[in-house]
Amino acid sequence: MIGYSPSETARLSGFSLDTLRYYEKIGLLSGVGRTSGGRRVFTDDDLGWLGLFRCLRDTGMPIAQMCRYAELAREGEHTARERQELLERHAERVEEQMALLRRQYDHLRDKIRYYQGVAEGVRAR
Amino acid sequence: MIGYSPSETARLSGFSLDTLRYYEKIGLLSGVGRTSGGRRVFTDDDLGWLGLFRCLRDTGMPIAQMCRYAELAREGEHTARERQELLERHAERVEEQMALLRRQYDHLRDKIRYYQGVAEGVRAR
DNA sequence: TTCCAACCTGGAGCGCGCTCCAGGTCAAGC
DNA sequence: GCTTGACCTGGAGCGCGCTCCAGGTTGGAA
Repeated sequence: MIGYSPSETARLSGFSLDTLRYYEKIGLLSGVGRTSGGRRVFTDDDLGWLGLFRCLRDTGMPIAQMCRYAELAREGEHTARERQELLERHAERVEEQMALLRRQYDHLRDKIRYYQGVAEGVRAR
Repeated sequence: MIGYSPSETARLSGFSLDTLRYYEKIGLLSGVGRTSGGRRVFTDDDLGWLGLFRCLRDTGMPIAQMCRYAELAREGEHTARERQELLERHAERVEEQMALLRRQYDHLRDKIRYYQGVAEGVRAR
């Protein structure tokens, strides 16, 4: 189990140093190790969590809900069911989000096709 | 060409009254009509614009860019090309956004499947 | 005529998710 | 030992996109 410096972790996770500190401050990331001098040392496990947070953030989960998830995980195995449900509800919202995005993307493409039509009309005349 | 009251417009567009006023204030929506008493009267054209704004917002376009688009449209036909390019660049970003969302959704589904495995006896984080 | 709900304006406030800053500490290389 | 850059903490600030508020006006129904 190797340790990663803050800047390495930032690079590997794609989160900024400030965001890493922020996530720890609000209790999203907990139990981050320190050197004798007080500097953070992140583990592969921490990187695993950060990967999950990246996934959840990219799919639009609010931070408060990620905190809830992390808290449940800390409580132990008996919360597995609840965590699963939380993720499933989120996945459903993501499905809706994807459907909306696709619909609006199609509208956007229609609009662009309209501009292409205008361009051809001008050329025809 | 009928006119719509603010509350009707809010209902039809899905934007709140405050948001309609805000969009006018920042110059996104311009030339909104008034009654003699100073109340807003929205037209079908305004609703068309609001529909476009809804599409652009839902696909993540920043308001500043929508303002830019609206401004170009006000300048006349000779900006059509630039408007088209603006929309095309946006559409490309939306494609990336959709691809990312799909990728992260798949990760999320993996994670959920993992929990389903736990229910069958495997150990989870 | 009176009522009251819908509307007006200008401007302050908010929730989110960071991001930046001041003022200090730590540790690797010269 | 000294320099330098990465890191520390607590807390303030920011950008976005609204949202709310105070205090006043309008206009259709009873």
